Amino acid sequence: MAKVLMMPFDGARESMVATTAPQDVSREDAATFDVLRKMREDILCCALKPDQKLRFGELRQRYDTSVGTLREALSHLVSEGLARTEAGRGFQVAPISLADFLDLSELRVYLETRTLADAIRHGTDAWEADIVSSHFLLSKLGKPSPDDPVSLKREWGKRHKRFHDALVATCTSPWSLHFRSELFDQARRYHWLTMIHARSRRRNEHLELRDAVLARDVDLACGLIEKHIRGTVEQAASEVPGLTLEVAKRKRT
Amino acid sequence: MAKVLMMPFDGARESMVATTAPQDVSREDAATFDVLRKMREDILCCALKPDQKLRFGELRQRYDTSVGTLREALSHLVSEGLARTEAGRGFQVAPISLADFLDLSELRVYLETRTLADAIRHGTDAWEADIVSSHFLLSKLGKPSPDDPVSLKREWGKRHKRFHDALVATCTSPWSLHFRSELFDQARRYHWLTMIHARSRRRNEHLELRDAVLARDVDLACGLIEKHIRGTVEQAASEVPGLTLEVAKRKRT
DNA sequence: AGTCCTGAAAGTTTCGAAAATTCATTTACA
DNA sequence: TGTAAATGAATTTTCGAAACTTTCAGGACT
Repeated sequence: MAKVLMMPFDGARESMVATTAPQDVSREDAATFDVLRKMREDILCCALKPDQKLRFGELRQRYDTSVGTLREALSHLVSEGLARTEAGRGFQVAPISLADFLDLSELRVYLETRTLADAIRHGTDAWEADIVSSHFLLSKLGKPSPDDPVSLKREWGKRHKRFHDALVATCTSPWSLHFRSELFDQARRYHWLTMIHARSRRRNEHLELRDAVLARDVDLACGLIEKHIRGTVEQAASEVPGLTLEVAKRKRT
Repeated sequence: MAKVLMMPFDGARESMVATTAPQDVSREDAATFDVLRKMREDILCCALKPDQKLRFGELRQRYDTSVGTLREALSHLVSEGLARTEAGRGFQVAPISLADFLDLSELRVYLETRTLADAIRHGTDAWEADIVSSHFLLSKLGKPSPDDPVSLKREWGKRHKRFHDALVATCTSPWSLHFRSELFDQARRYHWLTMIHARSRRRNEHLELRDAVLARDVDLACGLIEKHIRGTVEQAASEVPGLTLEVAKRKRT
């Protein structure tokens, strides 16, 4: 609570980066939230693979916590759509498929453009500064290729999310922001697969996007982000092996 | 499990009504899910009032279950936006405000029209039959006035949701359906308040909506549902006492 | 060979008590 | 009289063990 006040220097330095807008509805409890965050990150980065069975024994070891706490985190993940559960037979990581990626991307196009347009209209100096700052941090890394170490990919993922969050931070619609954020996370799973497999490079769309937003050009910015989203889908569809035939994988009826 | 098989008559009669399309992403465990469902219903019907503190002691008694199970259900509700939590100080029912209702309704307009248009394009005979059936059940009750008993209001709420679910059941976008469903539930809290307080009657919009949908008239149906949503907002804003000044209620900052 | 039981093993779900934290009230001090 | 520290009650959070369910393997029967 008083942590920031007691450590003015570190606090100030961090707040420059961490002034992320309070976009999400939920704010959780210390230990449980910690586990939840780690698990979410692990699912997003496919450290816990799609369809993988999530046994309490293993998870308990991995996250060093009790079943109750795990269950709570799992429950959260289920309603975020990152995990599934069936009565009596435990939890598993939510499956992925090209159809799913297409579906969520279509909705993302709407939510990203909607929130971005609104954010631009309500932009402030602090908002611009945060965009500049987070873009700087993102560009400093450069999109990782398949050979780069996992830690780098993870860091890039974080900064990527941070940049996109900064863009829409001044949007005035909490619900739009909430759903946008959930879908963005969903998309991160597919982005991760792309980073793992795809070798083709796309031109730096983030720079164009940043400049369009800073110029307060709503139409241009929305057009760019739409292309950006659709581009990632196409790249994933063509370069991630297995993602196209995902339908054949089904066991159900 | 075998309950339906053992009671053929009641089972059959109920299944006519309960053939709700499997629209939601989550499917939960028996006992926990039961508690979750009850709590959700209680929040939606303001039996648990907005901002109300949710103490484990009381809840434990009310739902006859353990803290662990409660915690899991609460956690679910938090990510659905029906409850809040802060580290170390427990849970409370999510607040309501006119601003929130306006915000979520705007997004609802988009999601309802989007899903409805798609559902109409992919409509089947079974879908039409389900619409006819659920509309029949809804119209049989007639919108309750403030004096009607709570049980009637609850039943109407269920049938109302069931009718609207039936309309979009054949929509092909799982994500759109998922978010639509969440927002619909959110709106139910405000509908409940309207039922409690509002005395004005609106003409039967559900009938028009049903016929437009059955006639596969996308534009008309979408227009009607848009008016329907905006109508409920206006009615709530003007007839639910306290909803307009909700902003002044804040304690923060 | 294939199906149906049976029992053991693995895994999940539920529970209530112990530990930790917050909240409210009183007491001490300026 | 007002502020700060201290105490104790109330509440939340975490945990692991008991109860229950599903899964799997082996054997009996068709």
